[in-house]
Amino acid sequence: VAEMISMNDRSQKPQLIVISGPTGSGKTSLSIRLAQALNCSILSADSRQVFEEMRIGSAAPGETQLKQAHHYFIGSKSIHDPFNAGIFEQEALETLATLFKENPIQIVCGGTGLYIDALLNGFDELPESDPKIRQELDSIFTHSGLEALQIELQNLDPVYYAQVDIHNPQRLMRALEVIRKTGLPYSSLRKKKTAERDFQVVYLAIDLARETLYANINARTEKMIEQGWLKEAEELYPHRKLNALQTVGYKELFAYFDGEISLDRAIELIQQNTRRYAKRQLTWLRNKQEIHWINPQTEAESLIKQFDF
RNA sequence: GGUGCCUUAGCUCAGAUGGUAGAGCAAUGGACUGAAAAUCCAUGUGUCCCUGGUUCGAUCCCUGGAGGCACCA
Repeated sequence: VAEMISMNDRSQKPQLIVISGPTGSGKTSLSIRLAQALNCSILSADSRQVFEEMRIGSAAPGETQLKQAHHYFIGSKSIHDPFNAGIFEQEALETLATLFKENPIQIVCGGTGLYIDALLNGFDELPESDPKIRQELDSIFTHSGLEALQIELQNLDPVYYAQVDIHNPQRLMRALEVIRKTGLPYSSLRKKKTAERDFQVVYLAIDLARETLYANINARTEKMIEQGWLKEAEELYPHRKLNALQTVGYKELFAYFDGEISLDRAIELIQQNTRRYAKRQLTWLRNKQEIHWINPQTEAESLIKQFDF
């Protein structure tokens, strides 16, 4: 892997090193050590660590770690700000362009696969989500059910209807949202074209034994509670409806605050749901052929030594 | 020590007049283009505790044993 990075070095294009992997695999510390060795910044691709109010519960890098390397997109938004993969794509591209002027090698680190995809390959030219239309569709869903969405989509875009998972309300609603906004079938706008980027990519993901990963997750959950997660969650309780708080951990703690479950049970559920989340991340990453899986004990170390000067 | 009940999937348990078995949860696999820590889909072979017997055939009946629980001493 280190060879790939130095080989790419001869070309004119700047390089982006992507460090991904499931939650609890050690992305943060690896990216910091690599950033120190390369004297570059770290751009986070994490849909929850961006929010300043959710630092403990999203296991964002701590103050010490933030001092060790310059981070972007960590705690840089409020849970009340609009934020999604499209906004991330735009802002991340702008940030990177600036950073590359200082150093032609930079790091992206994060576990939100969709955000990384958006940054590396770009999205098609589709309209952003529209709160008003989404609200309309949401109310159709709650009042008339999934079937109503299916019928509408089948009428307006039979091509996409044949492709989508018609049991997934979010997919149906997004398609209908685009159709309502543009007046065109969603399928006609989905080109799935890969955008041209003026940087090269080395896509790495951390490969850990499942057993080790799960043990990390369980231990980290306990640690987060010790760090004051309950207090953080309590303050966010009034905003529990916000999208940012549809997040593993907070949901369970809110149920505990409501008296639905005990704290011990909440912690158990957080650990379980975090493990499931990690599993989903692995499914996402496994199908990316361009990924180089690295062993944190051996390859990662040699990678860092290579650039440590 | 005696009597009774129990022993089936990782866990809790169901079940078949004897024709080798099934639910919930857990777990695993998968999908993914502006909600993505979200959302959705799929997947159940396990010495039916061990041993010997009856039987064409036993996890189910009978013998003996082991472990658990309860009660009596």
